[in-house]
Amino acid sequence: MNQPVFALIDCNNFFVSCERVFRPDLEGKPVVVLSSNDGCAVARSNEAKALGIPMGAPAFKYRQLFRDHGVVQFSANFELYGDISKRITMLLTSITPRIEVYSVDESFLDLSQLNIHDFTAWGKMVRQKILEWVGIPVSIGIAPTKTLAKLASERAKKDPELEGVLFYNDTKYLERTSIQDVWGVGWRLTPRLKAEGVSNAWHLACLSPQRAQQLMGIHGRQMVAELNGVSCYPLAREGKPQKSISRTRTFGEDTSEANVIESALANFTTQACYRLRREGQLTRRAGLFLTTSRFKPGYRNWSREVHFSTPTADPGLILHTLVEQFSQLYSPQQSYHRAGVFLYDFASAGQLQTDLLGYVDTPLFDKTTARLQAIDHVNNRWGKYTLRIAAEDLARRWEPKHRLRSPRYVSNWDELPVAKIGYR
DNA sequence: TCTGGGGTCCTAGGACCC
DNA sequence: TCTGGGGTCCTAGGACCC
Repeated sequence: MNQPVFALIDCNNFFVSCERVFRPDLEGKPVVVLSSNDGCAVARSNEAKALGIPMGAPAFKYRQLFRDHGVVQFSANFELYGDISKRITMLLTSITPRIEVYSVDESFLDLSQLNIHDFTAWGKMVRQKILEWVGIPVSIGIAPTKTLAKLASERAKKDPELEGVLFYNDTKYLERTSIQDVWGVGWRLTPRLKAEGVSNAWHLACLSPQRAQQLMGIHGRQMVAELNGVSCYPLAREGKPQKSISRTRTFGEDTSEANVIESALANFTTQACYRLRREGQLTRRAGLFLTTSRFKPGYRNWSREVHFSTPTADPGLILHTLVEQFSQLYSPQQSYHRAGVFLYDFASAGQLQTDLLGYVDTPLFDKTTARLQAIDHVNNRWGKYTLRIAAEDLARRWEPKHRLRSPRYVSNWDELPVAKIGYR
Protein backbone atom coordinates (compact mmCIF):
# COMPACT_ATOMS: atom_id res chain seq x y z
CA MET A 1 0.00 0.00 0.00
CA ASN A 2 1.16 3.52 -0.79
CA GLN A 3 2.22 5.91 1.95
CA PRO A 4 -0.59 8.27 2.88
CA VAL A 5 -0.40 11.73 1.29
CA PHE A 6 -2.99 14.40 1.97
CA ALA A 7 -3.53 17.77 0.38
CA LEU A 8 -5.50 20.49 2.12
CA ILE A 9 -7.02 23.03 -0.23
CA ASP A 10 -7.90 26.09 1.81
CA CYS A 11 -9.56 29.15 0.29
CA ASN A 12 -7.95 32.44 1.26
CA ASN A 13 -10.26 34.85 3.11
CA PHE A 14 -13.07 32.90 1.49
CA PHE A 15 -16.12 35.15 1.96
CA VAL A 16 -14.15 38.23 0.96
CA SER A 17 -12.74 36.44 -2.08
CA CYS A 18 -16.30 35.46 -3.11
CA GLU A 19 -17.41 39.10 -2.98
CA ARG A 20 -14.39 40.10 -5.04
CA VAL A 21 -15.28 37.66 -7.82
CA PHE A 22 -18.10 40.04 -8.72
CA ARG A 23 -16.36 43.20 -7.54
CA PRO A 24 -12.83 43.07 -8.96
CA ASP A 25 -12.53 46.77 -8.16
CA LEU A 26 -12.12 45.72 -4.51
CA GLU A 27 -8.83 43.92 -5.18
CA GLY A 28 -6.13 45.47 -2.98
CA LYS A 29 -8.67 47.28 -0.79
CA PRO A 30 -9.61 46.47 2.82
CA VAL A 31 -12.84 44.45 2.86
CA VAL A 32 -14.76 42.77 5.70
CA VAL A 33 -17.76 40.44 5.67
CA LEU A 34 -20.06 40.75 8.68
CA SER A 35 -22.00 38.00 10.44
CA SER A 36 -25.70 37.45 9.80
CA ASN A 37 -26.88 40.35 11.94
CA ASP A 38 -24.08 42.65 10.76
CA GLY A 39 -22.72 42.12 14.25
CA CYS A 40 -19.11 41.16 13.85
CA ALA A 41 -16.46 40.50 11.22
CA VAL A 42 -16.36 36.88 10.05
CA ALA A 43 -13.96 37.36 7.14
CA ARG A 44 -11.30 39.94 6.41
CA SER A 45 -9.14 40.70 3.40
CA ASN A 46 -5.38 40.82 3.97
CA GLU A 47 -5.58 44.62 3.88
CA ALA A 48 -8.25 44.55 6.63
CA LYS A 49 -6.14 42.15 8.71
CA ALA A 50 -3.19 44.54 8.32
CA LEU A 51 -5.34 47.30 9.83
CA GLY A 52 -5.58 45.19 12.98
CA ILE A 53 -9.19 44.05 12.59
CA PRO A 54 -9.37 40.70 14.39
CA MET A 55 -11.65 37.77 13.57
CA GLY A 56 -14.99 38.31 15.28
CA ALA A 57 -14.40 42.05 15.73
CA PRO A 58 -17.70 43.63 16.84
CA ALA A 59 -18.61 45.98 14.00
CA PHE A 60 -19.87 48.79 16.25
CA LYS A 61 -16.47 49.08 17.92
CA TYR A 62 -14.71 49.39 14.59
CA ARG A 63 -17.04 51.75 12.72
CA GLN A 64 -14.64 54.63 13.11
CA LEU A 65 -11.68 52.58 11.87
CA PHE A 66 -13.80 51.35 8.93
CA ARG A 67 -14.62 54.96 8.03
CA ASP A 68 -11.08 56.26 8.46
CA HIS A 69 -9.57 53.62 6.20
CA GLY A 70 -12.39 53.17 3.72
CA VAL A 71 -13.01 49.56 4.73
CA VAL A 72 -15.71 48.10 2.47
CA GLN A 73 -18.32 46.13 4.43
CA PHE A 74 -20.63 43.33 3.32
CA SER A 75 -23.39 41.48 5.13
CA ALA A 76 -22.78 37.74 4.83
CA ASN A 77 -24.34 36.30 1.67
CA PHE A 78 -24.29 32.58 2.38
CA GLU A 79 -26.20 31.60 -0.74
CA LEU A 80 -23.41 33.08 -2.84
CA TYR A 81 -20.62 31.49 -0.78
CA GLY A 82 -22.33 28.10 -0.82
CA ASP A 83 -22.65 28.17 -4.59
CA ILE A 84 -19.00 29.10 -5.16
CA SER A 85 -17.96 26.44 -2.66
CA LYS A 86 -19.82 23.80 -4.68
CA ARG A 87 -18.03 24.85 -7.85
CA ILE A 88 -14.66 24.33 -6.20
CA THR A 89 -15.77 20.94 -4.86
CA MET A 90 -16.81 19.89 -8.36
CA LEU A 91 -13.47 20.92 -9.76
CA LEU A 92 -11.57 19.03 -7.05
CA THR A 93 -13.77 15.96 -7.46
CA SER A 94 -12.80 15.88 -11.12
CA ILE A 95 -9.18 15.58 -9.99
CA THR A 96 -9.88 12.74 -7.55
CA PRO A 97 -13.05 11.29 -6.03
CA ARG A 98 -11.09 10.73 -2.82
CA ILE A 99 -12.15 14.03 -1.30
CA GLU A 100 -13.41 15.12 2.10
CA VAL A 101 -15.25 18.44 2.07
CA TYR A 102 -14.18 19.59 5.49
CA SER A 103 -15.94 22.95 5.55
CA VAL A 104 -17.33 25.55 3.19
CA ASP A 105 -13.81 26.71 2.34
CA GLU A 106 -11.58 23.66 2.94
CA SER A 107 -11.23 20.22 1.43
CA PHE A 108 -8.82 17.37 2.01
CA LEU A 109 -7.73 15.20 -0.91
CA ASP A 110 -6.11 11.80 -0.61
CA LEU A 111 -3.27 11.88 -3.15
CA SER A 112 -1.77 8.49 -2.37
CA GLN A 113 -3.28 6.81 -5.44
CA LEU A 114 -2.56 9.60 -7.90
CA ASN A 115 0.99 8.86 -8.97
CA ILE A 116 2.28 12.42 -8.60
CA HIS A 117 6.04 12.91 -8.89
CA ASP A 118 6.39 16.59 -8.11
CA PHE A 119 3.87 17.55 -5.42
CA THR A 120 4.78 21.23 -5.44
CA ALA A 121 4.26 21.52 -9.19
CA TRP A 122 0.99 19.59 -8.90
CA GLY A 123 -0.19 21.98 -6.16
CA LYS A 124 0.62 25.02 -8.24
CA MET A 125 -1.29 23.60 -11.19
CA VAL A 126 -4.39 23.01 -9.04
CA ARG A 127 -4.11 26.43 -7.48
CA GLN A 128 -3.94 28.09 -10.90
CA LYS A 129 -6.89 26.10 -12.19
CA ILE A 130 -9.13 27.14 -9.27
CA LEU A 131 -8.08 30.75 -9.71
CA GLU A 132 -8.85 30.71 -13.43
CA TRP A 133 -12.05 28.65 -13.40
CA VAL A 134 -13.71 29.89 -10.22
CA GLY A 135 -11.79 33.05 -9.36
CA ILE A 136 -10.84 32.13 -5.78
CA PRO A 137 -7.24 32.18 -4.50
CA VAL A 138 -6.35 29.14 -2.38
CA SER A 139 -3.47 27.85 -0.27
CA ILE A 140 -2.45 24.22 -0.56
CA GLY A 141 -0.57 22.13 1.99
CA ILE A 142 0.63 18.62 1.14
CA ALA A 143 1.87 16.17 3.80
CA PRO A 144 1.63 12.60 5.10
CA THR A 145 -1.00 13.53 7.72
CA LYS A 146 -3.97 15.86 7.83
CA THR A 147 -2.54 17.83 10.75
CA LEU A 148 0.69 18.46 8.83
CA ALA A 149 -1.21 19.29 5.62
CA LYS A 150 -3.15 21.85 7.59
CA LEU A 151 0.02 23.29 9.05
CA ALA A 152 1.63 23.40 5.60
CA SER A 153 -1.32 25.24 4.07
CA GLU A 154 -1.10 27.87 6.83
CA ARG A 155 2.58 28.40 6.04
CA ALA A 156 1.81 28.54 2.32
CA LYS A 157 -0.73 31.27 3.05
CA LYS A 158 1.66 33.34 5.17
CA ASP A 159 4.88 33.07 3.17
CA PRO A 160 4.61 34.77 -0.25
CA GLU A 161 7.76 33.04 -1.48
CA LEU A 162 5.90 29.73 -1.47
CA GLU A 163 3.36 31.01 -4.02
CA GLY A 164 0.48 29.40 -2.18
CA VAL A 165 1.78 25.82 -2.08
CA LEU A 166 3.88 23.94 0.46
CA PHE A 167 4.90 20.31 0.25
CA TYR A 168 5.89 19.49 3.84
CA ASN A 169 9.34 17.92 3.92
CA ASP A 170 11.22 19.60 6.76
CA THR A 171 10.63 19.83 10.51
CA LYS A 172 11.80 23.46 10.42
CA TYR A 173 8.16 24.30 9.63
CA LEU A 174 7.17 22.87 13.03
CA GLU A 175 9.47 25.29 14.83
CA ARG A 176 7.94 28.18 12.89
CA THR A 177 4.39 27.27 13.89
CA SER A 178 3.31 28.62 17.25
CA ILE A 179 1.35 26.31 19.48
CA GLN A 180 -2.03 28.03 19.12
CA ASP A 181 -1.84 27.59 15.33
CA VAL A 182 -1.73 23.79 15.55
CA TRP A 183 -4.97 22.15 14.40
CA GLY A 184 -6.65 20.87 17.56
CA VAL A 185 -5.10 23.35 20.00
CA GLY A 186 -7.60 26.00 21.01
CA TRP A 187 -7.61 28.90 23.44
CA ARG A 188 -8.12 26.62 26.43
CA LEU A 189 -5.16 24.33 25.77
CA THR A 190 -2.75 27.07 24.66
CA PRO A 191 -1.98 28.47 28.14
CA ARG A 192 -1.79 24.98 29.65
CA LEU A 193 0.73 23.88 27.05
CA LYS A 194 2.78 27.04 27.33
CA ALA A 195 2.99 26.47 31.07
CA GLU A 196 4.60 23.11 30.20
CA GLY A 197 7.15 24.90 28.02
CA VAL A 198 5.38 23.80 24.85
CA SER A 199 5.20 26.95 22.75
CA ASN A 200 5.47 25.68 19.17
CA ALA A 201 4.55 22.66 17.07
CA TRP A 202 8.05 21.20 17.37
CA HIS A 203 7.83 21.13 21.18
CA LEU A 204 4.42 19.47 20.90
CA ALA A 205 5.77 16.83 18.51
CA CYS A 206 8.49 16.00 21.06
CA LEU A 207 6.03 15.26 23.89
CA SER A 208 5.73 11.61 24.85
CA PRO A 209 2.39 10.04 23.87
CA GLN A 210 1.65 9.39 27.55
CA ARG A 211 2.24 12.99 28.55
CA ALA A 212 0.22 14.25 25.58
CA GLN A 213 -2.72 12.07 26.56
CA GLN A 214 -2.43 13.21 30.16
CA LEU A 215 -2.56 16.86 29.13
CA MET A 216 -5.10 16.71 26.32
CA GLY A 217 -6.86 13.35 26.30
CA ILE A 218 -6.86 10.89 23.43
CA HIS A 219 -6.92 13.76 20.94
CA GLY A 220 -3.56 14.99 22.24
CA ARG A 221 -1.97 11.62 21.73
CA GLN A 222 -3.19 11.53 18.13
CA MET A 223 -2.10 15.11 17.53
CA VAL A 224 1.48 14.29 18.56
CA ALA A 225 1.54 11.22 16.32
CA GLU A 226 0.21 13.22 13.37
CA LEU A 227 2.88 15.90 13.85
CA ASN A 228 5.44 13.10 13.66
CA GLY A 229 4.07 11.95 10.33
CA VAL A 230 1.95 9.05 11.62
CA SER A 231 -1.52 9.39 10.14
CA CYS A 232 -4.35 8.94 12.69
CA TYR A 233 -7.17 10.79 10.96
CA PRO A 234 -8.22 9.06 7.74
CA LEU A 235 -10.13 10.82 5.01
CA ALA A 236 -13.71 11.00 6.28
CA ARG A 237 -15.87 9.21 3.75
CA GLU A 238 -19.03 10.97 2.72
CA GLY A 239 -22.48 9.79 3.61
CA LYS A 240 -21.86 9.89 7.32
CA PRO A 241 -25.24 10.85 8.74
CA GLN A 242 -25.51 14.05 10.73
CA LYS A 243 -26.20 13.72 14.44
CA SER A 244 -27.92 16.99 15.13
CA ILE A 245 -29.47 19.87 13.25
CA SER A 246 -30.09 23.31 14.67
CA ARG A 247 -31.33 26.67 13.45
CA THR A 248 -30.67 29.64 15.69
CA ARG A 249 -30.74 33.39 15.18
CA THR A 250 -30.12 36.60 16.99
CA PHE A 251 -33.18 38.73 16.29
CA GLY A 252 -32.90 41.92 14.25
CA GLU A 253 -33.91 43.67 17.46
CA ASP A 254 -34.78 42.40 20.93
CA THR A 255 -38.45 41.58 21.32
CA SER A 256 -41.03 40.84 24.03
CA GLU A 257 -43.81 39.86 21.63
CA ALA A 258 -44.88 36.25 21.68
CA ASN A 259 -46.06 36.19 18.08
CA VAL A 260 -42.74 37.53 16.80
CA ILE A 261 -40.91 34.74 18.60
CA GLU A 262 -43.43 32.12 17.49
CA SER A 263 -42.93 33.18 13.91
CA ALA A 264 -39.17 32.78 14.35
CA LEU A 265 -39.68 29.31 15.88
CA ALA A 266 -41.91 28.38 12.94
CA ASN A 267 -39.19 29.42 10.52
CA PHE A 268 -36.41 27.58 12.40
CA THR A 269 -38.50 24.42 12.68
CA THR A 270 -39.38 24.48 9.00
CA GLN A 271 -35.75 24.94 7.97
CA ALA A 272 -34.44 22.29 10.34
CA CYS A 273 -37.06 19.74 9.25
CA TYR A 274 -36.36 20.41 5.59
CA ARG A 275 -32.71 19.66 6.25
CA LEU A 276 -33.68 16.58 8.22
CA ARG A 277 -35.73 15.22 5.32
CA ARG A 278 -32.94 15.91 2.87
CA GLU A 279 -30.71 13.80 5.10
CA GLY A 280 -33.31 11.03 4.95
CA GLN A 281 -33.73 11.14 8.71
CA LEU A 282 -36.47 11.36 11.32
CA THR A 283 -36.00 12.82 14.78
CA ARG A 284 -36.88 11.51 18.22
CA ARG A 285 -36.06 14.67 20.12
CA ALA A 286 -36.52 18.37 19.55
CA GLY A 287 -35.75 21.38 21.66
CA LEU A 288 -35.92 25.13 21.75
CA PHE A 289 -34.03 27.77 23.63
CA LEU A 290 -34.42 31.49 24.29
CA THR A 291 -31.90 33.94 25.66
CA THR A 292 -31.69 37.58 26.60
CA SER A 293 -28.65 39.55 25.48
CA ARG A 294 -25.35 38.35 26.91
CA PHE A 295 -24.17 41.95 26.93
CA LYS A 296 -26.93 43.31 29.11
CA PRO A 297 -27.20 42.82 32.87
CA GLY A 298 -29.48 40.03 34.05
CA TYR A 299 -28.60 37.64 31.23
CA ARG A 300 -30.87 34.61 31.27
CA ASN A 301 -31.58 31.62 29.11
CA TRP A 302 -34.32 29.03 28.97
CA SER A 303 -34.60 25.74 27.19
CA ARG A 304 -37.04 22.88 26.82
CA GLU A 305 -36.87 19.52 25.18
CA VAL A 306 -39.53 17.13 23.92
CA HIS A 307 -39.43 13.45 23.01
CA PHE A 308 -41.40 11.76 20.23
CA SER A 309 -42.20 8.10 20.71
CA THR A 310 -42.54 7.79 16.92
CA PRO A 311 -39.71 9.52 15.03
CA THR A 312 -40.91 12.32 12.79
CA ALA A 313 -39.84 14.96 10.30
CA ASP A 314 -43.16 16.80 10.33
CA PRO A 315 -42.61 20.50 11.05
CA GLY A 316 -46.30 20.98 11.87
CA LEU A 317 -46.19 18.40 14.63
CA ILE A 318 -42.83 19.48 15.99
CA LEU A 319 -43.70 23.16 15.94
CA HIS A 320 -47.01 22.55 17.70
CA THR A 321 -45.17 20.73 20.48
CA LEU A 322 -42.46 23.35 20.76
CA VAL A 323 -44.89 26.26 20.85
CA GLU A 324 -46.64 24.59 23.78
CA GLN A 325 -43.31 24.51 25.58
CA PHE A 326 -42.60 28.07 24.57
CA SER A 327 -45.84 29.35 26.04
CA GLN A 328 -44.82 27.87 29.38
CA LEU A 329 -41.49 29.71 29.32
CA TYR A 330 -42.66 32.97 27.87
CA SER A 331 -43.05 36.10 29.95
CA PRO A 332 -44.11 39.42 28.40
CA GLN A 333 -41.78 41.19 30.84
CA GLN A 334 -38.66 39.71 29.26
CA SER A 335 -36.84 41.13 26.29
CA TYR A 336 -35.64 38.25 24.12
CA HIS A 337 -32.51 38.51 22.03
CA ARG A 338 -31.92 35.12 20.47
CA ALA A 339 -33.74 31.85 19.96
CA GLY A 340 -33.16 28.51 18.36
CA VAL A 341 -34.58 25.11 17.55
CA PHE A 342 -32.57 21.92 17.57
CA LEU A 343 -33.25 18.34 16.52
CA TYR A 344 -31.26 15.29 17.51
CA ASP A 345 -31.40 11.57 18.21
CA PHE A 346 -32.23 10.57 14.65
CA ALA A 347 -33.65 7.45 13.09
CA SER A 348 -33.21 6.63 9.44
CA ALA A 349 -36.42 7.30 7.50
CA GLY A 350 -35.93 3.97 5.74
CA GLN A 351 -36.09 1.83 8.86
CA LEU A 352 -38.76 3.24 11.08
CA GLN A 353 -38.79 1.95 14.63
CA THR A 354 -42.09 1.43 16.34
CA ASP A 355 -42.88 2.92 19.71
CA LEU A 356 -42.75 0.91 22.93
CA LEU A 357 -45.97 -0.92 22.18
CA GLY A 358 -44.82 -1.88 18.73
CA TYR A 359 -47.29 0.47 17.17
CA VAL A 360 -46.88 2.72 14.16
CA ASP A 361 -49.87 4.37 12.57
CA THR A 362 -48.76 3.46 9.06
CA PRO A 363 -51.57 5.13 7.09
CA LEU A 364 -51.04 8.37 9.01
CA PHE A 365 -47.29 8.12 8.57
CA ASP A 366 -47.62 7.58 4.82
CA LYS A 367 -50.04 10.47 4.53
CA THR A 368 -47.65 12.79 6.38
CA THR A 369 -44.76 11.68 4.20
CA ALA A 370 -46.74 12.33 1.04
CA ARG A 371 -47.79 15.76 2.27
CA LEU A 372 -44.21 16.75 3.15
CA GLN A 373 -42.93 15.47 -0.18
CA ALA A 374 -45.52 17.58 -1.97
CA ILE A 375 -44.47 20.67 -0.02
CA ASP A 376 -40.78 20.04 -0.75
CA HIS A 377 -41.58 19.52 -4.40
CA VAL A 378 -43.45 22.82 -4.71
CA ASN A 379 -40.79 24.76 -2.80
CA ASN A 380 -37.93 23.28 -4.79
CA ARG A 381 -39.72 24.19 -8.00
CA TRP A 382 -41.14 27.62 -7.13
CA GLY A 383 -38.90 28.92 -4.34
CA LYS A 384 -38.15 28.33 -0.70
CA TYR A 385 -41.16 30.07 0.88
CA THR A 386 -43.91 29.31 -1.62
CA LEU A 387 -45.66 26.94 0.80
CA ARG A 388 -45.08 27.62 4.48
CA ILE A 389 -46.56 27.26 7.91
CA ALA A 390 -49.00 30.10 8.56
CA ALA A 391 -47.30 30.93 11.86
CA GLU A 392 -44.24 32.08 9.94
CA ASP A 393 -46.25 35.04 8.70
CA LEU A 394 -47.38 36.20 12.15
CA ALA A 395 -44.63 38.78 12.21
CA ARG A 396 -41.35 38.52 10.42
CA ARG A 397 -39.89 41.27 12.57
CA TRP A 398 -37.42 38.84 14.17
CA GLU A 399 -35.38 38.65 10.99
CA PRO A 400 -31.74 39.63 11.28
CA LYS A 401 -30.50 42.77 9.63
CA HIS A 402 -28.41 42.52 6.51
CA ARG A 403 -28.22 46.04 5.28
CA LEU A 404 -25.02 45.50 3.33
CA ARG A 405 -25.72 42.24 1.53
CA SER A 406 -24.43 41.90 -2.01
CA PRO A 407 -26.77 40.57 -4.71
CA ARG A 408 -27.21 36.79 -4.85
CA TYR A 409 -25.49 36.87 -8.23
CA VAL A 410 -25.52 33.16 -8.89
CA SER A 411 -28.48 31.85 -6.90
CA ASN A 412 -31.36 34.25 -7.59
CA TRP A 413 -32.75 35.06 -11.04
CA ASP A 414 -33.67 38.57 -9.98
CA GLU A 415 -30.16 39.39 -8.85
CA LEU A 416 -28.03 38.22 -11.76
CA PRO A 417 -25.17 40.56 -12.58
CA VAL A 418 -25.79 42.86 -15.51
CA ALA A 419 -23.14 43.12 -18.22
CA LYS A 420 -23.01 46.28 -20.26
CA ILE A 421 -21.52 46.19 -23.74
CA GLY A 422 -20.58 49.51 -25.28
CA TYR A 423 -20.46 50.21 -29.04
CA ARG A 424 -18.56 52.96 -30.70
C1' DT B 1 -27.67 51.50 19.86
C1' DC B 2 -24.63 47.94 17.90
C1' DT B 3 -21.04 41.56 19.91
C1' DG B 4 -22.74 35.07 14.45
C1' DG B 5 -24.15 30.34 13.39
C1' DG B 6 -23.55 25.31 12.87
C1' DG B 7 -21.33 21.37 14.06
C1' DT B 8 -18.36 16.96 16.40
C1' DC B 9 -16.13 14.25 19.88
C1' DC B 10 -14.45 13.02 24.55
C1' DT B 11 -14.80 12.49 29.51
C1' DA B 12 -16.32 12.37 34.19
C1' DG B 13 -19.80 11.27 37.14
C1' DG B 14 -24.28 9.48 38.49
C1' DA B 15 -27.88 5.94 38.24
C1' DC B 16 -28.70 1.44 37.92
C1' DC B 17 -27.79 -3.52 37.23
C1' DC B 18 -25.76 -8.10 38.62
C1' DT C 1 -27.27 -2.94 56.96
C1' DC C 2 -22.86 -3.63 55.16
C1' DT C 3 -19.27 -5.39 52.08
C1' DG C 4 -16.71 -5.18 46.83
C1' DG C 5 -16.10 -5.43 41.90
C1' DG C 6 -17.57 -4.96 37.22
C1' DG C 7 -20.38 -3.27 33.71
C1' DT C 8 -23.73 -0.21 30.89
C1' DC C 9 -26.19 3.77 29.83
C1' DC C 10 -27.15 8.53 30.05
C1' DT C 11 -26.11 13.36 30.64
C1' DA C 12 -23.73 17.63 31.28
C1' DG C 13 -19.92 20.02 30.41
C1' DG C 14 -15.67 20.91 28.14
C1' DA C 15 -12.86 21.17 24.21
C1' DC C 16 -12.30 21.73 19.50
C1' DC C 17 -13.38 22.96 14.42
C1' DC C 18 -14.90 26.34 10.52
